[in-house]
Amino acid sequence: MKMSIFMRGLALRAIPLGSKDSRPPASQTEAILPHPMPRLLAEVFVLRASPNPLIYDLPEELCSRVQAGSLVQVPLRRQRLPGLVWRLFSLEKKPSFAVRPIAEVWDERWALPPTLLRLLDWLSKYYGASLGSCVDLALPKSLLRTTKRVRAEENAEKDRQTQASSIPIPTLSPEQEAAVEDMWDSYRQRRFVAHLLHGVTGSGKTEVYLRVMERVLADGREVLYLVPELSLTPQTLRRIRERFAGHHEVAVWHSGLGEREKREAWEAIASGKVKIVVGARSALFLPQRNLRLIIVDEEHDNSYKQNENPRYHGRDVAIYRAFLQGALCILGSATPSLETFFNTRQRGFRFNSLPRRVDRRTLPTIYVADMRHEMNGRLPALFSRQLLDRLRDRLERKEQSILFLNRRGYASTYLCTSCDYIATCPRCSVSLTYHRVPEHLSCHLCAHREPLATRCPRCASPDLKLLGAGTQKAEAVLQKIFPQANCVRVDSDTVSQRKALPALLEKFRRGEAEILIGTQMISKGLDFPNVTLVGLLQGDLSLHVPDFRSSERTFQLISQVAGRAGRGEKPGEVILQTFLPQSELLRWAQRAQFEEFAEEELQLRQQLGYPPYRHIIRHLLRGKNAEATAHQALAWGDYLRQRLDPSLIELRGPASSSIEKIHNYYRHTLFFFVANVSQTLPILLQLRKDFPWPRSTLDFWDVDPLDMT
DNA sequence: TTATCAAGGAAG
DNA sequence: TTCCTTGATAAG
Repeated sequence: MKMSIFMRGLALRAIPLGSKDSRPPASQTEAILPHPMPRLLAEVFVLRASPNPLIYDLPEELCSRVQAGSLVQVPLRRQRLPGLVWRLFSLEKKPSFAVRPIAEVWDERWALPPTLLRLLDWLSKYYGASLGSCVDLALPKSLLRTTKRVRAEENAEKDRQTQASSIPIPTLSPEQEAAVEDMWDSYRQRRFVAHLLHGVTGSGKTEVYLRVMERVLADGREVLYLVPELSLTPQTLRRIRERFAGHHEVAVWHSGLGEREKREAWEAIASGKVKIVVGARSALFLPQRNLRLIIVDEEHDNSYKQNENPRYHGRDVAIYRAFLQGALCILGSATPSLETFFNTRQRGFRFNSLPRRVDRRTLPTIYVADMRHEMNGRLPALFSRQLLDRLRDRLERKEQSILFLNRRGYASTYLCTSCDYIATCPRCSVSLTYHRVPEHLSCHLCAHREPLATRCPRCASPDLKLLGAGTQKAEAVLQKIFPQANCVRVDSDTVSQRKALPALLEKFRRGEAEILIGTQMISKGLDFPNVTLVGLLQGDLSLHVPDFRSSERTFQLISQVAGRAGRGEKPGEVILQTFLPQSELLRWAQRAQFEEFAEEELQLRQQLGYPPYRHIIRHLLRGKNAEATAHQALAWGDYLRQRLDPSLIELRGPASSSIEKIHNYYRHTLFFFVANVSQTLPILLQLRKDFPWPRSTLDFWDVDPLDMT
């Protein structure tokens, strides 16, 4: 690290990031400077190998070809490995260790653009991740392979073949028109501006993006269009390819691409040949130099958060990248995150609203079904009368229905009625889920599976019962009631293989099934015109999760799932089944009153000092030994309390995590509530360094966590 | 990335 | 006690 050189007491002159070396020619140097000659050195990240930069000598003959961002080959031990030059600097004295020279320029065609380097620098600081792990994000593995390029022209060919849209370019509603113009005004200021595009489901947000894209492309600049997950890229891609066919090539970027596809896309983007990128969050680190528009579609979606180091949030990184590029950033959603909504109130983000669906289509009518009185014999029913009546009606009218239940498997709990024993995972502190076909109990957190016991393992009673219905049971019950109906079930059990999801959805689209039943997976982005009924079997399920965001998530889920109904000519209906029919939250969702909901929820967050009013930094400790881990967590907490300024950093915890054990690791969490992350995280990281830490306790930091378990 | 090292647990 | 596994650290 830089600091280690300072500590060794060596004089050092930094050359700013991205600037080309300006060492004078050798003859001049000798004339002016006293001996010893200053050496030009480079901080180099060896890809996927060094969390911190290593120092290499920059040989005279490479000077003109190497700058910050250059891709080089460096010797490491007995190997030669690819690396990225982070910065150049000169040093009067010899360092205390042997410095080896950069071997050669690995690929002279590209260097990472300066704004991308600055983005990585910020990422590392904000999320407390090593710079090396951030640098790796920008240089995908596939680049390292030296296979020859075979068919770089293939994508271009695909674009040429795509016919210009025949579906014609739609006329804009006045609201869409206003949004486009407002965004264009921002763009023309040629500096960073963020817009929240809040448009109800089916209101034509995509058309707004496309219009702004058109203009930005006509201005000769580049566009990045982000979607929350891989499965949503094909439809977006199709739409964009249709619109820009014959004019612009489009590159796709996500983790599902093959090695060669990645390399070709990366090179096409680095060279500036491709001006439109559609991708998942990893596309944020592509070397687009002329990037002036970033679109974050479904900006509220939690999939934007990366669940491994560096644990960044794609939406927030998009905003920062747009800031660095002086670009326009459009955040679009029917159910914006409270963070983004807050930013329209407090941080000058602009707010554009599309309150109506296009083509005079109406939002679906949402009916609340009170499940407290719906019984099936003596058991609570899974389907209300209302829902069954309407399902029957849709089957008769040959219209389609979507049923949503955010829980996979057949039953979530297997319990003994004699002694209250509940089947739990031996490795995790969660109950096992019962699955049929093949019959077994399985843990949804680890790979554990076990056969079903016929007698209680604790008291040997045969009175065992299944509770809590999942999608498998819903499907089974439905088949019993409507034997003539064709059902497609979509959850992670039925789509474990790569291509299973598109295949199942295609089957439904073709009308080969009348009912689609699924988990979270079907809440996103689906557009089936013949769907006129949506049923949320347990509309309040997510409300019971002990998390301060559970209201927000429930509102989002209900609105998004409901939005799948009535997207065609025929209006849609939604049956929202709940045990909490009087809840105000459901009423807002019922009336699509996002702003009313958001205002109320923000007030609550403010009172409690929760995000977006403060940031949360989460520190999770885990270890295989329960006592040792708990002890470490407590000692660490005590140590912190003696040293932290509570007005700057409010510490809550340590405490056992809400799921105490996962995969045989016992887990403890500390939460830090802070006003400013970049001011406080370094303090915490330094304290962590100073505190003795046994090898047996692992830990990680999560800034702005979404997952609190 | 590979080479090396130390800690902690298991086997004897 | 030794052996082995696991994870951390360093390399320039």
